[in-house]
Amino acid sequence: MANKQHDVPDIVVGRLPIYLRALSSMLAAGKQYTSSHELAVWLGISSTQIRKDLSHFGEFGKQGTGYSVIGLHDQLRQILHLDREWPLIVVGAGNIGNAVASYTGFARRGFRVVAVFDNDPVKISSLVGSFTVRSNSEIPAFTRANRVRHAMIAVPAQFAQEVADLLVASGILSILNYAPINLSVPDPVHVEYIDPVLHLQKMTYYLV
Amino acid sequence: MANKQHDVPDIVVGRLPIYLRALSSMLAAGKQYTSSHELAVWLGISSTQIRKDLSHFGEFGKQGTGYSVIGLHDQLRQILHLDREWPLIVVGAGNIGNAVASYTGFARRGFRVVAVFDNDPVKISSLVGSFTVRSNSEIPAFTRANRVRHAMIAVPAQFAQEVADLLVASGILSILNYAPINLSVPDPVHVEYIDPVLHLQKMTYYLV
DNA sequence: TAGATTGTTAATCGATTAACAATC
DNA sequence: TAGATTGTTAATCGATTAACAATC
Repeated sequence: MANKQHDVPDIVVGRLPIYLRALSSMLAAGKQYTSSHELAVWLGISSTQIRKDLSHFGEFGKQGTGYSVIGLHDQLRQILHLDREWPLIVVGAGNIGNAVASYTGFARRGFRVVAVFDNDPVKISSLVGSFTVRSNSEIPAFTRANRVRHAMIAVPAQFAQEVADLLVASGILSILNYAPINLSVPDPVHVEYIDPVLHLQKMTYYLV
Repeated sequence: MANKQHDVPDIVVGRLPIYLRALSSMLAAGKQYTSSHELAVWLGISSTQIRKDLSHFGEFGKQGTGYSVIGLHDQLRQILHLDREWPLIVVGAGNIGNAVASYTGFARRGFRVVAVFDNDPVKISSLVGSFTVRSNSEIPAFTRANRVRHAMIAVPAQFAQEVADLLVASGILSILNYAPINLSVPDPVHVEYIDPVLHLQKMTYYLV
């Protein structure tokens, strides 16, 4: 395998999970082999791009035959470090926090929600999904004790930065932020954003 | 204003809502003027990119002074057609459907959820947020009667494509898809995707 | 073998950035 | 005025694609 840390474009890394998702579907459908062309049609991109992307990490196919679905699937899981289950915490026990804490889509894709936190005394000790809501003040001890690296922020925008600071101080390295605001975090920490309104607004540009 | 439909790169259109969001924050903070540099620092991108992006649509700033926050804010709202309120329907009354139907973040950003649909007889007629769940079969008549152009899909992956087909047939032009699967839709219809797991998986690549 | 498909090189395409004249 | 900042051009950078030798 070509070396991983050396300079794979971020945009390429971002497509690997999409490939993995497609391969999982194929796997579930009982498909044994696929090709860059078939994947490309499935995803609506070019087959050259898929082959180029994969070439950053090694050679996974066979000329004339294509790729073993399970083989490529498992290689991508390894490359993305998804050959294990990562614990994940949720901060914020409102609507969004409730939804993500109850979301069954994490299982078998590498993640498991292990705790839900909130600062509101009314919510602390209440039940969200199958979790008893804990106080934010427990975050540092909890994440260290459980070696948690991933967190989702689902608090109102005005509290998101302070929560992010607390998460960073607690050793969290990956933050998925649902609050509609840009976060500033130190270098080793990664942040990704989910704001459905941005998507709706973008599409609205093309309407009439 | 330079013409809009002519060939503005999609990637530029996608950044306009981000600029709008930052300007809204500044507006809320009582700021009257800003500059491409200040916005750039705020968003972690380059000031040249902001000026270049805006130049596709016209000239909104003043040399030496920068931009009127409210002025640029309102221009972007017009460009994105957000100077009105767009009705929005939710298909799927599970966890995600519940969360988006109850999400207060749509108001004042251009959208309002007007109905929630589901196919499950157990859910139909139940209450989700302030909405009585309707049957999917009502979608075509409802969207036409209410001139709805936007929909969110929050059903399990295996039903997402058939729901998309129904939405397209009902005149929906913008689909925000929460199901972890690629949809195929005809040309005038736009689809955007939200899959939190893709973001988590991407960040996990950079972990150890 | 013949057909299919890979991995990779080189060319193309498009997006970002540096630099600066114009001007508030 | 002097300082600041715009809008835009040209250069650079990076990503995508076309083409093809290698080979299963």
